[in-house]
Amino acid sequence: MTNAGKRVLIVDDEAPIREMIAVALEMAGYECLEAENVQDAHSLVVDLRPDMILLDWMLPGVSGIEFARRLKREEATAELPIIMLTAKGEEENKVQGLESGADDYITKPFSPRELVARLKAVLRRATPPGVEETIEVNGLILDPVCHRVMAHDKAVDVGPTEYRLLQFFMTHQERAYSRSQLLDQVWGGNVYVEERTVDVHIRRLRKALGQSHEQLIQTVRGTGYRFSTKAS
Amino acid sequence: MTNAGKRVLIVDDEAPIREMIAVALEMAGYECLEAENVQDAHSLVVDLRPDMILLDWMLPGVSGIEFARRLKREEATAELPIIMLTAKGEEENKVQGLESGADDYITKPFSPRELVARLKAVLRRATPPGVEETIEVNGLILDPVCHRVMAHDKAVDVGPTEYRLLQFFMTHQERAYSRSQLLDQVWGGNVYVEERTVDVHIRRLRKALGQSHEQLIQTVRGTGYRFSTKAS
DNA sequence: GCCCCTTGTCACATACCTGTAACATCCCGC
DNA sequence: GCGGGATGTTACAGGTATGTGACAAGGGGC
Repeated sequence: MTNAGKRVLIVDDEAPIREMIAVALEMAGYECLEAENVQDAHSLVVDLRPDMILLDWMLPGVSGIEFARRLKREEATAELPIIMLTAKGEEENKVQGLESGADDYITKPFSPRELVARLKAVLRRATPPGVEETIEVNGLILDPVCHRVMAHDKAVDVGPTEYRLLQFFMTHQERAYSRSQLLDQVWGGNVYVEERTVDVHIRRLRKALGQSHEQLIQTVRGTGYRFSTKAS
Repeated sequence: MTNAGKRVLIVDDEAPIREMIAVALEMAGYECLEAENVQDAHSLVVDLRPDMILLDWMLPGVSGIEFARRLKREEATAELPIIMLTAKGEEENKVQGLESGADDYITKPFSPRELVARLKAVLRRATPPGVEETIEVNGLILDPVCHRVMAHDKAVDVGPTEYRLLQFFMTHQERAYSRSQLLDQVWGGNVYVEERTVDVHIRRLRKALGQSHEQLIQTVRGTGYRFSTKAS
């Protein structure tokens, strides 16, 4: 896979733990960066542009969760995958952690194998080919850099979920996806919502796209949905 | 979906809990088996081949985790998905649980909805996607990935049943099938419908294919139908 | 604390699919 | 050509899948 050679930033205030993780990841072919606080971490993110972050929940000064929120808020780093590290007994915060924008979370102590497995999974999900490319279909433009959608040069106002949904569709055109697959791909595997929720977001997306483009999102009855330029 | 009708084995020593889970799963369309200890569970696994197991961590005698390890060691059951049930406060065992081969774990108490959602997710991951090659015959293309039929580059609009019927025919060309064989293969063995219903769907499929391709589906008088490129 | 936006879910409306029956047509042996 | 069984064709009633609008909860900005 293309996973090898990816840069992973490890943020934890305890040096031995960082070290242990770094060793495990390097054995798995990753390149590691380390930071013991949020300030250093931020510099490294800006300067060295890691491909993902392992972020300890408990950090001196600014907490991990706050840092995660900050990263998700900023354009340039919003797409950076984050795995939260939480100590035993903090699991009640799981939901909060995931909602702060983390793509996964893992509880200490964890096995190196589990860590690597999750990291792979998150990287796989987070790396659609050409994330930075703007995609254009029939006058509908999705610009990941500006995080914005245009239909015939007019800005389209879509919510965050609809944006991700559209991005997924535009990077995976023509293929039919079930509601469950969409939940996996767009919502992330760790979230449990009703399948019908997909319908609602499809509806919101179609509405936002307007008459000119809503037919790009086709219903595949009995199966799910498809993004296609060809008429159904 | 194809999730319905899957058999789930519930292993827990407390009858009320088993019952509660069973009710929740049955409402979601699953078939439930129950066992209160590892011995019974093992027999059921061997005899009735469930599609997945909900396994309590704490069991009298052989513990759940040992049972999981055993199942994963044996050839015949290694692929069987397992979800571990753990009581709150046992969370430190999560890693151990996952390493023993469980595909997910869930902490009691849990909501029925979460249970069903996780179960679905695990089953989904465990179900290998079928062959997804597109088949082309005389300009008629069936593309399972896009879930779509094209005749000379024009999309053909077919309902779900006609789609399955066509897919069956295209993967089993040149051979004649009786109505009851088609009902078995396309509708699934356990349905009770009139044989003449096949005729109606054949008719719908032919109509959808249009003049250019309807002759691919040939009537074998006194027997049934056949998909063939050769004129009859 | 208050307000706005987003989100997931529900309830209801609608569109579509399905199986069946009824009738039409075809095919074959006689 | 006739009769009868087999198949083609159409219509329709009921069920299921999807579309749609509304709502309440929750988070973040102020």
